[in-house]
Amino acid sequence: VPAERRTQAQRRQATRQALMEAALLRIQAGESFDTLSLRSVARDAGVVPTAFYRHFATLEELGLALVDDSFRSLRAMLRGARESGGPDDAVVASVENLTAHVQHNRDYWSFIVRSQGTTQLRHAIRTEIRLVASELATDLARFPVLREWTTDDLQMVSALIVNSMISTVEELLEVAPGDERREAEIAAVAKKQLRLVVLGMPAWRSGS
Amino acid sequence: VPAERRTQAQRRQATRQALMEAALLRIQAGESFDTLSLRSVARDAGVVPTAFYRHFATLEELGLALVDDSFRSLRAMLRGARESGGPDDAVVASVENLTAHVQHNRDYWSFIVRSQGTTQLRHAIRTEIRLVASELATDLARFPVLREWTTDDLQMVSALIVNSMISTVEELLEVAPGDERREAEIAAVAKKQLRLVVLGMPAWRSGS
DNA sequence: TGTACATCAGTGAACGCGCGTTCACTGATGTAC
DNA sequence: TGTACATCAGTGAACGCGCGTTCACTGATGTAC
Repeated sequence: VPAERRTQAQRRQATRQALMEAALLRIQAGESFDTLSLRSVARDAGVVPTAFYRHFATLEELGLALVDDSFRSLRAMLRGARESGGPDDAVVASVENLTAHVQHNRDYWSFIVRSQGTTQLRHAIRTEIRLVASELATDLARFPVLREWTTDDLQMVSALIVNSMISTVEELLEVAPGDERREAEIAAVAKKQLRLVVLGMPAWRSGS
Repeated sequence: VPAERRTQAQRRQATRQALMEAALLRIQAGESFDTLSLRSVARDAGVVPTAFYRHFATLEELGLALVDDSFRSLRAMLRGARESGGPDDAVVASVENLTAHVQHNRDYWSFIVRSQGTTQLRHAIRTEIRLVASELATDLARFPVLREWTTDDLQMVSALIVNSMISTVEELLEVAPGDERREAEIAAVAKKQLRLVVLGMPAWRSGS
């Protein structure tokens, strides 16, 4: 067996990899990073719990190594995606690159996006958010500029707005409760982002 | 003490509330929903662990009750926010409503946005995402349409694009791996969203 | 209003379990001569 | 090439702990007469 031929350093690296992959797999399967246990990761990697400590001091440390790996892969993809002509071609190219990358790197993306919560609860929350977006779409239909838009396009722009708002909230929550200066900055950026979206609307040919 | 005067139903409701508030508090303090323990929630609510079962069968069930409450509050806010004139006034009003609501309901928003992961890990991931946005901003500066934009505005639009992309990824990850039809739909919406943003750019007066 | 009984929110002891971490260890790989 | 010793990745037993869940219980509140 070639395994016996590998150097100590190579075997060490292989175990480290196995631990990281075991963690990714569990997360990809729907578990959250927070509920991973050192013992389960070691078990999946085919190694005794104490061996874990030869590679990482804590699970958190393994998590940070995964952040490094994930974004290294992501950056490589983005670098490649930036060889297009005008901004409009770039849009098509970048979305297609992104979806392809997600297809082939579900493990990394699962980790980035859901180092997070329970499947059931997340699902409930996403459903509510979609509902909010739908209600917004209904409301938007009343504006003159949007009167001739298709339902799909109204949904599309509502989703864009709601997702942008949620990102804004995420940023607001990182601000220390009293820091009104920073809160105002974030709100200012959020307004600009929405205004930019609104500016695009008259130029949009819905149904195209 | 008026506590002795309350009916059984009122006391029951109070305990239920205390359990839900204990969970919210822990999440607001940075804990993830997934790592909450029934015993810690009961302890914080000033009640014995077994009393929990008089109100919820599982922690998950308590979580779903929190989703209900959070979005009830959120919807009330949005209803109020929709009494403005044109879409542009609405932008300003809605952002200001949102920031005020987040300020006064940090508990609910913390729950909605971070039923999720470790503080440290989330921070590492957000930092990486910001970096990606910055790189995008640098790249965008090369396009003729954007040549006269301020750095802040380039950052603003980059953040909008990157956040939108991440929402797209979240949706892609909910699709069953083989379902190419659904993946194509999501990609199509993502492209439209980006194109809409791009359409707004020529009309944008940067620095305003 | 008074009594007898039913309901039921909250109690407290007990259980078995998987966890993170410690420790002394083993035996293969690597190094010096 | 051969030997003697050092290094070090992985082992396996043991620990104390907080957990979810069970069970029989208590005693205050509510209800029927």
